[in-house]
This record gives sequence, C-alpha cells and structure tokens, in this order.
Amino acid sequence: MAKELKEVVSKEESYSQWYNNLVVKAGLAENSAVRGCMVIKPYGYAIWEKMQRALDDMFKETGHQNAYFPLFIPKSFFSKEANHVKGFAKECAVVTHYRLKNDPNGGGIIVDEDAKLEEELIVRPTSETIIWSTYKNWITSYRDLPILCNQWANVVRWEMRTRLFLRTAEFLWQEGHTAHETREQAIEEAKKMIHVYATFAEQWMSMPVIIGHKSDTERFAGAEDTLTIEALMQDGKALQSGTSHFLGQNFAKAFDVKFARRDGQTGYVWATSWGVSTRLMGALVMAHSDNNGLVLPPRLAPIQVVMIPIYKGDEQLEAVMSKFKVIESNLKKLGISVKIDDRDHLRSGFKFAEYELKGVPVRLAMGARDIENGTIEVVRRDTLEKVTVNIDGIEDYIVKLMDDIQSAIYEKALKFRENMTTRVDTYDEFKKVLDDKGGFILAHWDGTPETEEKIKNETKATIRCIPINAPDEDGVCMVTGKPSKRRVIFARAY
RNA sequence: CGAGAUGUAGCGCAGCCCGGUUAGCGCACCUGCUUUGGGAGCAGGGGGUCCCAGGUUCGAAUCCUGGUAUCUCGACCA
Repeated sequence: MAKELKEVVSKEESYSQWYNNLVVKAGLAENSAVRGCMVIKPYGYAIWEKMQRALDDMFKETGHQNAYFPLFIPKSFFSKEANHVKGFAKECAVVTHYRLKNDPNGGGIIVDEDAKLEEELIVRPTSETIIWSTYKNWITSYRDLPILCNQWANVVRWEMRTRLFLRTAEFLWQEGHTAHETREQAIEEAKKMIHVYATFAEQWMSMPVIIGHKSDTERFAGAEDTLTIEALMQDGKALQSGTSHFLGQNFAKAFDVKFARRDGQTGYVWATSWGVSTRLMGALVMAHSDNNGLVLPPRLAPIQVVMIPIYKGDEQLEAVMSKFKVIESNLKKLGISVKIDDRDHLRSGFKFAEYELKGVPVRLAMGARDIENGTIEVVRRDTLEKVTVNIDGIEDYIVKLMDDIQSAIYEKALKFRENMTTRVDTYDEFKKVLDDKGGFILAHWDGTPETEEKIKNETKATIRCIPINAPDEDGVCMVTGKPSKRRVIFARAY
C-alpha cells in the first residue's frame, strides 16, 4: 500500500493529492458517503483524543470548565448580531421539518410536509449565539464573572469544496466562550488562550507557529480583534491553526447581557471566544510527513514504539517474543505505548513499511542474530536512522530517543519555516517570491482593506497576520508607497 | 453556485469512439506449499445491479435523454 503512496509522490503529483492519499492510506480518515463529510478512523481518532486530552488539561490549568450547549440554534438568534450574521448568513445546514412518513406513492420514506417547524433550526456553525442567549440568564452581577466555559463539539458549515481534516462540512472542535467584567480582562483572556494554542502546537505537535492579529478583512465575523496562530506547511502554504477572538461587547449588546458593576452602574459584559479544530490533524500531517508516510511527534503518537520479530520457525519466534515481552512491560511502566506485531502472514519488510507509513516514532526489530549478540535494532522514524544497541538499558535509550525525536522534528520544521520566510520590499519581488518559492513573506502594507483586497485578487496571497512581536520598522507599502510602521506576513493559504 | 472532467470487483484502471460469446487486467482478499534481517514466489480460488431512470435496437458497459455522485479549478471558509 505504501508502494502506491510512493508512486504518487514520485510522480510529483500535486501536494494536495499526496496529502489526501497519505491521510487515507495511513488510516487516519476517509471520505464518507455524506457529501463533504469525513469518517475519522480509529487510528486518526486516537491522535485526536491525545490532542483533546492535552488541550483539555491546559484549559483546566488556566481555570476553564467544560459545558455543553445545543446543536440546534433557532434561526432568529442569528439575526441579533449584524456582523456575525454576515459571516454566517450562508453555508449553514437548516432543519425545517421534524417528521418522516411512508411515501403513499411508493416504497420510500419522505418528509412529512405537515411536520414543518414554526421556526427553522440552524445546525450550529459556531455557538456564540446560543451560548450568549444562555449567558444572559447566568449573569446579573460582577460577582457572576468571569464565566470561563469550553465546549467540545461538532459543528457544521456547508462548504462547497472540502478536503479531509482541512475543510469538511462537519468537523470536531473545541470552542471556549468567556464573559468578563472589563475590557482589559477580556483582552487578557484572548491573549492568554492564543498562547495556550501556540504552546500546544509547539510542545505537543512539534509545529512552530506565529502568533499575530488578523487584519480587518480576515477577522472573525463579530469580533473586535482576532488573534491567530499561523503555521507553514511543507508546500509553502500557510495554515490558520487556531484563533482567539476579543469580541468586545458585541454579543453582550446583541443578546442584552448586562450586569451590575462594582460601581453600582449597569454595564454590558466583555467577551472572548477561541477554538481549534480537527484541522490540527491536517496540520500535523502536512507539517512533518515525508515520502515514506506520516511522521508523528512522540507525544501524540497512538503507538510510540512498535516491535517486530524477525524469525524462522516457531522456536526463534518464541525466543524473540520472550525478550519483547520483558521490554514491553518495562516500557509500559514508563508510560510508553507499545505494540508487538507478531502477525505471521506478513513479512517483516512489509511491516517496516507499514509502520513508517503510520508514523510510529520508534521501531524495534530483533532476530536470531540479535539474540546471539544480546542486541536489538532501533530505528527512529524522523530520520530513519538505524542503530543496533545492547539490549541492556534499552528502555532508558528509548525514553531519551522519544524526547530527541519530539524536539528534532520541531527544529526541522522551524528551520524549514525560517528558510521559507522572505523579506521583500517591492511588489514585483513579492510576486516573484510567491510564485517561485512560496512560504511566508514579510512586507510593508499601508493598512487599508483596499490594498489587501488588490493583493489578494492579483496574487491569491492574503495577510496571514500582523505578528504580535513584529518589531517597529518604518517603511512604505510595497503596493501604494504609503507609509507603514511594521511588516506583516503574507502567504497563500489553505 | 459558475467552468471542466470522471462514475466498470475493496482500491487503481482498460474496454466505450466503431453496439455482438460467459466483461477483463493489476493490487488487495481466501486456500495450499515454499519463503521470512526492507514492501516474497508458485499454483488454485472467491468476488460485478458496468452510478440511477428512461429511450433507440433482434441485442446496450458501449448510442441518445434526464437525473445523481465524486474530483479538479474559481467564489466561501477553521
């Protein structure tokens, strides 16, 4: 099966085709029979679960609680926040009826036209509206604040073009929705959470990201400020991997969420929302994979170590297996997930390739030769470097190796991003870099939506973000020549 | 939703233009034997509503009409 994958790669087909192939062949996910939707297979879901657990822990550490709000949102809720409506007016699934019946003209089942809902229900594309209509009842005093809730849920956006993990009609995500007493506290919360995401991306996914503000046009519908983490994929395109919004008082005003302030006056609460989705799975695949398949960071790998026996006959197999069992039990005590693959109908070479495709960080192989010498073969997935080491102390060796891999793939991705980040000063240069090289481009921009739009239409590149740590640097906009205070990041994006 | 392409076994495809045996190939699957330190070899076997519905014809995977689904490129988006 990986052979097929290699053929696709060697033909230098489009990167997106390679990506799609890899996701399917590695057993992460596949297209479902339902248009635009995806089946996440057990192996892919196991990675997502690890992501969820890590993120959830980080949310709890920062004082958040989980809650759950309804999937269906009355249509009228959407007419309350004008900007938000514009952003989600289209591309939503709508529930119009509540009953089916047998077709009197045939054998099938049809919608019962008599069972039409008074008011249509929207399948949530995001939950701000239903949550704020609920928060209204929760908040009367500053003593009720802050409210720091997170929800793990599925959402639906009826996208025209879909791609596994990156853009599916239904996707899984986490959405935090917080309410605060002051503007400053809400801004602080939005900042805090984008840093949580950045930490997660870098420490768990081994994926470097740039934190920044979205431009006016790229901002979330209904937000005053949108913070984003932007990652660079191996084809030189950017991927927005997580966002954190400062919503100001927009939703509080739309849903009339007022509270009694410390000074005795009545005021509207300040809000944030933030989320990451199964899109992170796509990011993980595109950030690290090579022509042999996935490369998973050890902290997110469902199987961290795979052991493959090499043998002729039952006697040799038993000898290897007894050694494997000891190592397995020792590694498990150290919290490392281990799989012994003793399937007899497959040759070892096939298994090697299969686990490389699946991105298992460390592979151990042992045969008669090793038993004789008291050694074991260790192969790390990221470099495919192969060493034969003494079996004594193998556990410590592996623990260290896992840390090495976790940081090595981060460093590799960081280096790639650095090489793929270019400073340009003229529009011609900008277009040339975009076409020849891709990646992040640091350039001056006059700050107007008109210029941004013009660049987008002419080059397909968008402003990914205005980095929070961008140094002040006087310059002139590469398009209009108007003054600019700092460089922003442009890229073509998913 | 605009423009193009494609629907034939689990996957990838040939056959269609020019209608005519029992619809074929590779991979995968099953059985047996031989193999086993990087994707095994031989032999045998199973698996099809040729996307759906009409039409033309003695006869349709093949021609015509209408649906429908998927993919690629736009617009939209996490």
